[in-house]
Amino acid sequence: MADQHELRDKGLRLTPQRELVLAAVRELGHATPEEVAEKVRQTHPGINLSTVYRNLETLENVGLVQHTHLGHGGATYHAAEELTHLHLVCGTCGSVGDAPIDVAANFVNALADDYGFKTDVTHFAVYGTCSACFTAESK
Amino acid sequence: MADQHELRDKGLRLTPQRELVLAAVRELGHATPEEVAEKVRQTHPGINLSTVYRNLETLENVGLVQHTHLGHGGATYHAAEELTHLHLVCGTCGSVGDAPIDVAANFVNALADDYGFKTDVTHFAVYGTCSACFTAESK
DNA sequence: GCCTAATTGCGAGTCACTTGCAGGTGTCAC
DNA sequence: GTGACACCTGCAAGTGACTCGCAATTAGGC
Ligand SMILES: [Mn+2]
Ligand SMILES: [Mn+2]
Ligand SMILES: [Zn+2]
Ligand SMILES: [Zn+2]
Repeated sequence: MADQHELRDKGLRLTPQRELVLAAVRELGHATPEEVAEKVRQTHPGINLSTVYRNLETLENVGLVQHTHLGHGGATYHAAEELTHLHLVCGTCGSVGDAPIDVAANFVNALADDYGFKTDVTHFAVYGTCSACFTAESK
Repeated sequence: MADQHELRDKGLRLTPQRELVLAAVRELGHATPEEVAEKVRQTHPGINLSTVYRNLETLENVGLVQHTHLGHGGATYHAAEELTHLHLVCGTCGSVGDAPIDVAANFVNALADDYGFKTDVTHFAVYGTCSACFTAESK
């Protein structure tokens, strides 16, 4: 019969650190490795930052988490389940808004049809100017 | 009468380093700060990397250059004039393809209409899987 | 239980910038 | 022209965000 635990099912060893990293990503929604470490330290104070980085990578390799780029650097991690929205990042005020992936459906199809390119619209944020900043600047 | 030089027109001092950085960005099309520095050193060997970074920032502030993110980190710079295409980055093989901005027109309009968000499709690359890698992986 | 390979913690290292500062240089006012 | 001064540059040191090597620890199969 199957392994009874999602990590073991993926062929990974079940360590407290690994479970806690995965749990933290799920609770936080979006988080930098630093934020994940901070969260994990609430219950496991000794965890090392490099362990967090390594586990995020491992969990990403088996498809349990993914990373996204919301800003000009770094990455944020989220559970693989919630690939539900794309991010609208405002370059002026830095705000991050959400939009359903459907708004990109035409775009994604066009790239598939014209270039055979299979687009993941969630990996990079969508960059631009939010409505608030746009109305402000055109005053 | 007007200043006769684009840098002075923007209110910037005209230094050899600054001119060379701008010229390098224009010649290179897309380039990392490191690549810009390398190019500039061909005619001005002594230029310091921090001078390149500072000038790229200055030139971006006055709108003569812009930066884009093609990969998971770092930025590449290009002349502001050539906002002509978007980049299709393959997460599997790392290749960077081009596509005209028009393919995103519907997407951009949808975001504008539904969210008042003014999208710059060129700031972040479009991430996904290129046709070569996609056919390979589904073999 | 025991063995082995995977994993962790720790310290050091790297990479890509960023900053402080002292000396140099465009610009503008005379 | 010449001088004053703010702006720039080069250099060296400093950061932030990872990344790596290694010895000690531990999970999981037997
Ligand atoms: Mn950017
Ligand atoms: Mn990425
Ligand atoms: Zn905004
Ligand atoms: Zn590819």
